[in-house]
Amino acid sequence: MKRKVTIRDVAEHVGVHHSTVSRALSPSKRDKISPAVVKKVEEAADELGYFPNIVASSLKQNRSFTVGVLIPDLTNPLFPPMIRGIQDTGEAAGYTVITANTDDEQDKELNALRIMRGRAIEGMIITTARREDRIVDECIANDIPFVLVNRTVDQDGISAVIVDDDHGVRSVLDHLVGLGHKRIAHVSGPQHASTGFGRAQAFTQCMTAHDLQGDLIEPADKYSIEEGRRAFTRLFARDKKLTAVVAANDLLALGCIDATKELGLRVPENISITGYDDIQFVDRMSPALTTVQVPKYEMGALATQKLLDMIAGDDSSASIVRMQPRLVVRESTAAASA
Amino acid sequence: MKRKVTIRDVAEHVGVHHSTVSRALSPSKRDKISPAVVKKVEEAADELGYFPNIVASSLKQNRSFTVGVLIPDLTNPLFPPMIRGIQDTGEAAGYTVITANTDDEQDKELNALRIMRGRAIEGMIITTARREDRIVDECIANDIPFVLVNRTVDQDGISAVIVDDDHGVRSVLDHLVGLGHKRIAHVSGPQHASTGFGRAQAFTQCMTAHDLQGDLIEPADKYSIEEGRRAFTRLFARDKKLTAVVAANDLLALGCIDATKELGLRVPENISITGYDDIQFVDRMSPALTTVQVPKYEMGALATQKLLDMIAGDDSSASIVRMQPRLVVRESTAAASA
DNA sequence: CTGAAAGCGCTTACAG
DNA sequence: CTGAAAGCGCTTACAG
Repeated sequence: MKRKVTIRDVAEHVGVHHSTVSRALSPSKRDKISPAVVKKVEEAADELGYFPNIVASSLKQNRSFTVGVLIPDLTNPLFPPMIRGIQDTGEAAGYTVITANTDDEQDKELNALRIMRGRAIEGMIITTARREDRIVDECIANDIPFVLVNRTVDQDGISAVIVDDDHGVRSVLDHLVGLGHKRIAHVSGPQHASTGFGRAQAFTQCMTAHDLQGDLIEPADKYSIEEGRRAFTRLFARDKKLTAVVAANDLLALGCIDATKELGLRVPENISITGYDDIQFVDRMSPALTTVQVPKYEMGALATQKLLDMIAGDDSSASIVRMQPRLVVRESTAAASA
Repeated sequence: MKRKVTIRDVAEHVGVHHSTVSRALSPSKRDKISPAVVKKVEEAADELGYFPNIVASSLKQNRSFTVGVLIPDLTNPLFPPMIRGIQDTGEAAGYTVITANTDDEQDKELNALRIMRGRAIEGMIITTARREDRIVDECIANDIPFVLVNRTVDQDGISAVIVDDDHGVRSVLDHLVGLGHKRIAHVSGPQHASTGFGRAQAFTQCMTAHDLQGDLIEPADKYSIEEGRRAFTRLFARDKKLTAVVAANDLLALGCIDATKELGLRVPENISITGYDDIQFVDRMSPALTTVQVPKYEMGALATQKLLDMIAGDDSSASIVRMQPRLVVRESTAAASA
């Protein structure tokens, strides 16, 4: 590689000290330098193709301008928009984001955190939290600022941006009950995740509020299409008369739909199915999925802003932001069959 | 945050010079230090909770164990699997990958490259190449190793992992012609991208080989659903008798399908439509898309392996790998209507 | 095998 | 407003 242009090259070119160049190029220190010099420095920097060595700057300032992100799997469509929100917000503030796929395995999570600490990340965005989470504990123990997204932990005093699942599940159930459904089941997500746990709780409560039986719940171990397929199959074996299924997320709902096809059922004619998240393209499927739309990009963006504020010391208070999701009615739900 | 333990703290604790600690902790230099000292240093490092400051190490060595990746947009479903292939391969070799979304804008590409160079990336994976590409030029000018993925440039002597579009387009046209289609149009992708250009060329050639008119081509400026919709609308205004459309990628094909619905046409009864890439969930749409399946994960993984070899100096030869795509016939194509 | 020194490219407290 | 100096935490060529 060619030798890089440094601040000293620029200084020499302009005929000032390199510290002057540093100040002229720093937005916050620029006002201490005469406009004429600033101009000359900027021109020289442009001409020479100078750009700062962030590694050197990091070392000196003891800041890395890097944040780490933990996600289960990038190819799960829930995450790309979230990551985009995180990246856009981070980059706008001069931060670089490093993301790691953990496949929901603890070993991978721990390993990723180690690597990130070696890179002196200034904070973490965590989308992989279990209700009791070792990564969260490690961050606390090591004074690493972090914000949880989508999934939160049971303990208090942490910051998170999550979805108001009571609201989301209630809107689904109001819709279904309004359509005349009574025998409604739930395919729940992993109970170690706050989403799986919270939605199942909300399901039971809302069913009870509607004076319906809220215990027809079949658990899925993972948020995946395959697990959804299996859960529906078990559900149908338990109760052939159910007319609607509330799945804990879209992937699970897609699996349920697959299972209905195998069983010769039609959606929504014989059975209504709902999802949660509104991931990309579920609006184009056959049938288009009725689901709860979650503001993925915004959650990522908001969490990152919070994290940056924490890092800057502008905000030390823990806060839980609960985003309001919105029911989107499409083709997978219809009036209950007789 | 707590003050970090440095190499000097460890040195003091053991009673040696800090350079000795550095050597004792470096796998490649360890053999120059007496085993007894190595042991004492390791114990002290453990006891004090020392882990190396990679930022300082990077600055000194001018190596970062980081590679940069340029993609247009993470929320375009073509990219998550590719990125996963890149990350998995990079991480297995101890590298961290930084990705930037450029939205296909030159300014953002240049800016991202700057930031990455500031972070001393050791190489680049580029999925955003135009046929003449400034980023590629900059990488060459600055001796930054790079590998292109999916899209390549016109010039020789670079390394890339791309798709064999002659093969892909031919398999689509053979399928369509076998179904009795004669009036076949092409919605082409951006001509500044090798994919858009190459697929359009292949289209014309294959049509000619089938003794058919290969000039019914309507260009799309971007790979997006909306552009596909517009292109199809223009196409149909030009020729109401066409019976099949080969879109340059899946997003464009989805736009075409949207347009057919607006125009009161049915797919595949009135018109057949094909995509390219086989992005997630096009198999579940209505109609399920007939498309060309591209090995996205493998392309990312292969390109990264090549890049790592180049960085290690094990492989300085430029090479173009052309992956063989595979036609997947689903519901959006059928026999030509009379 | 180990130490002492120099330096990677920046930033910033201290002078003037 | 600008300069000169010190130093962030490492690595490594040079001595011994």
